[in-house]
Amino acid sequence: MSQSQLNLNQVFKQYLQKKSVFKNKESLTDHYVPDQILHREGEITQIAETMAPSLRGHKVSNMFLYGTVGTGKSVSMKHVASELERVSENVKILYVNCKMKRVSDTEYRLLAELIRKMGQMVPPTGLPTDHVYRIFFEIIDSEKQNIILVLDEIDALIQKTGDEILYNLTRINQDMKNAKLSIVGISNNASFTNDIDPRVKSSLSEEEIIFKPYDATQLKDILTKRSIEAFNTGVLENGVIAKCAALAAQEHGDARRALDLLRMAGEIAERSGELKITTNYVDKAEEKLDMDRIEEIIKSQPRQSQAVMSSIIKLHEEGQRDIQTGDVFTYYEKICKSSGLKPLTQRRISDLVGELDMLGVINAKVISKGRYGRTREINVPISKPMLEKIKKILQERYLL
DNA sequence: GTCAATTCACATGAAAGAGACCACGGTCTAGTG
DNA sequence: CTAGACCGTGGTCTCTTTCATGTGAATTGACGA
Repeated sequence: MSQSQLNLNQVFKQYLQKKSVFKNKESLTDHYVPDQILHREGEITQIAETMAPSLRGHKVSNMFLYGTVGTGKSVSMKHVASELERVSENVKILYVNCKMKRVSDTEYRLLAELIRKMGQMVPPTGLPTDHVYRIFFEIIDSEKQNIILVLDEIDALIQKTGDEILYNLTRINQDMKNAKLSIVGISNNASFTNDIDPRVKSSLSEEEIIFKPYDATQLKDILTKRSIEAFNTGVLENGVIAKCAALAAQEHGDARRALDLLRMAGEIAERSGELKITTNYVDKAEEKLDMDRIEEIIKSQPRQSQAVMSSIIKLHEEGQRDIQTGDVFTYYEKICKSSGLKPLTQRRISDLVGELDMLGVINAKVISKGRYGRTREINVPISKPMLEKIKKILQERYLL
């Protein structure tokens, strides 16, 4: 005990003595809102112009922001929102991320979350939805105010719960006497509007703003600016930023990815006691980010899904190419038997395999083999060391 | 050799059930004055 | 008389099951050249 205590003390002491490459790591995380947002001037003015009428108490047009991940939609929106709230006191902005599991991914929970943001409480479950709806309505309409509701990742919400919520929310203005409500939807893909009611769609996208992916040069600018805040001077070797930018530009110009790479490169360098970040560390960072992501996914999967994963890995290890759903199911049943898990039906396994594919842990393509039926062809695009790590996790859970 | 019909092995959808949570209102119980 | 314990009802939410329908090309088998 005292031995390890001693060691820990040493570790902490060394850590404090060591010079850090970071000055302020915060500014490389994605919830950080920089005071100046580069290469989004056009979009920001457009948002601001759309929202400006609220200053005179007019209703703001509903708005839709499109763009792939990491193109600055949320930051831009938050930026304008906070400025607006600063200038005017009867404009209130409610920002909700609809993808947050168990917080706001259903109609009830979204409303509950909104009510919470308005400073009141509502039980997490138990009440009829329309009751919650009325509470929300009454809170909002109790004052003369202009509410702007920002629904981030709105596509996730619609996909899960249908478009009824949006319909209700867009209609709410008709019944309100004092307040006005406008909706800003933020979505990663433009195509999801296809499956919402055309009436809702037209009223919701009175104004549409499209965010294009950043190109490598723009990413470079962004990284440069943030790195000045984030790192101590002189720790970045030439070409590090360019490399992060280039890698992220390959992945549809995702600024978040670029920042993650840079931050992780810094962390790895620091942990190995370096005071200089080289491009070498960027490669390592990329690898580490991938590993972490997959590991996190596997760990957070429910047991059944883990069992399916085990089955796939086992078949993959036995050298089977083009694993089929049926194979997975057969082996899965064996795993269930040996681990005392209650086996699910094939129908369900089919869905679980699909989910694992969606998460990017495996590749499962639906193909038709003619006379020999239609199935998913499953591949495991995972590196050897990662595979070992996953196996270990699954073994700990008695699934291999 | 050609062409439509057949057939396989699941995929994909819809609906409904099970079970965990939870709020609310009513009833019962025990403690208090 | 009242605060708190204890139901029963009704609601949401997630994970599954059940039942039904869909699907795309290899294979088959009839047909004609």
